[in-house]
Amino acid sequence: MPKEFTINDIAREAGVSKATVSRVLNESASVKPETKERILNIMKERNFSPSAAARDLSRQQSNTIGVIVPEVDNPFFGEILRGITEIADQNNYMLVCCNSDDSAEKDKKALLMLKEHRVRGLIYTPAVDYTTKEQQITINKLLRDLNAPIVIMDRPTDSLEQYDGVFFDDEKAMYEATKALIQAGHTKIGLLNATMDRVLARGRYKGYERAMNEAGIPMERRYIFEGDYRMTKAYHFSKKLLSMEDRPTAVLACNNRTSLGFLKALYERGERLSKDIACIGLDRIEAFEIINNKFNYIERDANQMGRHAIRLLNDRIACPQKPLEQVILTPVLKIHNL
Amino acid sequence: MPKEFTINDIAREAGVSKATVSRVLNESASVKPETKERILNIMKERNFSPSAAARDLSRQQSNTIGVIVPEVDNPFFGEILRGITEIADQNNYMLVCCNSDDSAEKDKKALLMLKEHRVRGLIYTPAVDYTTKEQQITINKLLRDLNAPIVIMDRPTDSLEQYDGVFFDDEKAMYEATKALIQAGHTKIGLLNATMDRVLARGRYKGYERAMNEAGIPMERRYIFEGDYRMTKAYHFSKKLLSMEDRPTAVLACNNRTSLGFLKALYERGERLSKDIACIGLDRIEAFEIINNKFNYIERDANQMGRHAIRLLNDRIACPQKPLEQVILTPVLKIHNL
DNA sequence: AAATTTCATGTAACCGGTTACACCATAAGA
DNA sequence: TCTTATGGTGTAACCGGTTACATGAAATTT
Repeated sequence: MPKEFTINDIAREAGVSKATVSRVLNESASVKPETKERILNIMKERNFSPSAAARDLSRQQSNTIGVIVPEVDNPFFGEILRGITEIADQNNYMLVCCNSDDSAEKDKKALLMLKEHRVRGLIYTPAVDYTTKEQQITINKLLRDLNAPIVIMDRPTDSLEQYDGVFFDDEKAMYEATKALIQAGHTKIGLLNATMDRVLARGRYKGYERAMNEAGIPMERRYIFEGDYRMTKAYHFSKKLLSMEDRPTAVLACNNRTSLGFLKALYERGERLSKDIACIGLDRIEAFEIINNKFNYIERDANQMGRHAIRLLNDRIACPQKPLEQVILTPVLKIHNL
Repeated sequence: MPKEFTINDIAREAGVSKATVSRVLNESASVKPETKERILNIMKERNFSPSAAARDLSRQQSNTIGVIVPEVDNPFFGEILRGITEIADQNNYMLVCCNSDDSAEKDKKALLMLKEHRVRGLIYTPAVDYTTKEQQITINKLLRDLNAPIVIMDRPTDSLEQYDGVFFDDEKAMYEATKALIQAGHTKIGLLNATMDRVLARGRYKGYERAMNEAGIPMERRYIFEGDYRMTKAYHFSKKLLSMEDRPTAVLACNNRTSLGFLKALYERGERLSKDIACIGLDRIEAFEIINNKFNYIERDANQMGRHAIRLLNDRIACPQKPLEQVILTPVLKIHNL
């Protein structure tokens, strides 16, 4: 790395001490206007860029914020990131993005790295929450050791009561979606969900269950799929589901990927959405929404979730003693056709 | 920030000098095995986390890599980021993500911030390249002043000859897409493009133009749209285009957002893709691809672009003197139905 | 006019690592 | 056995900022 100018260089050239230069840099104390002017000019001339490492070291604090998400390439998280960056920019935070690929191991690695950098705060979406108890303990310890404010995002964990958080009320969303289907006359309703060791899957299931129970409709185990939230498994199960003799007349897909899996299976059979079978998906699918193809979905404003996350972090940094805050966002049903 | 353990603490407890601790930390020199063991144990016990700021400061170097993209929430860039993180992880780089929102001003801000952090390298997708000459000069200066390897990604700039880069050969892609349409019998072909002050728009236009000229088909100015690469404008133009009396029988959309704009207009009219009008889009649209809805597109492997970008950066860091490298990726036509 | 406050600035310690250099003990070579 | 390499370690300077404290001059108060 070629040598950069330091405040020493600037100080020498301006004929002042480095302390004065530092003062100008931080506007931390009054400096005679003409001296300040002179120093600023030299800085500009020399293209001075203060070393963040030195600043962080002496201040014992950084302006870096860590973000750990499980899938950067999922549009849901893309929008979240967008929301986060918008606010981070305004507050001059630097964002360090880590993609955990839903691996607890990568979460761990990221947390260690972020700690070395003494991040000012962390926005954390835990990797698949079906980690073993041991992993959970390790991660909890790492979170504690981070010694910085943390906002848990999207996926509740058992260490939840210690941190601020932003979540969607998926249970309510699925409850209402199910109710909407029932009101439209459906009783045989499929559910494309993930395994029940995941908090989110449990919540979604509960919403579905509650609506079914309230309506007095018995639940068919074979209509309920517990796989994961990726496309492939949902696709294969949907194929089976669609070829059942006594198949459901409606399907609930528990995230955007499972919606796609279902749709793929449906279109492969040459069937048409809503006409041949009803469906409500969780999360919008941009393409469908835009071409107005009557895709019913539960809308979750991911951008807003991101903005809330960093807002919470900001507040916590500003006021470490403030009471814990959990923001629960309410998804909105977008129904065209059942 | 609560006090963390430092190498001094570790050294004291182990009864050695901090230099020895540092040696253990970096495996930079031989340390007596039992001493090393002892130090490592204490580190583990005390949960020691070396300060990145201190390390960076004394080494005059960081392991941070900056990434500037214009739209984190565009799936195209989401996939790129995914590719980048995959390789960055392996090399223990820390990624700092900046979203420029296609604003040269934010590019500038990000570059200044990254410079303060003395990033080890930068992967840079310039904001809208129709920046004024002045802005261009400012940005070029900032890039030079960064004093670190840079890889230009996706959008060529005029300072290109100085940096490594990864790009798609969009001209060829559009040329072949146009040719495919012509071979299928189309002569009236619409083009949804951005204004010609953008390098990418020029390249795409050129591909189209070349194919049309070679086939001896005169180009109709009113079939060609020069707007931007967002959905809204493409949608409005598409509406006009579709309602023309003598309208095109095929349309080329120059990126994923313009494809969506076109599709929206099309579906709003109750028309159907391919049946009523042919279309080839640049970039896949996940939802369409998956449900096999016969959406024709030019596939660009964004994940691979990301991987190439960081690979190039890595190589350049390892060997600053190596000749410049420009990777040109070839898009692939995915045609179902013309 | 003397005492006190305020402004502008310098001095020096400190943040937590890295590393050139020096040193001693031991092992290898002559 | 004496010299010479080598292994293991300590000392201290350095990286580039921040900041508590001190100081002298100017402005304000009494």
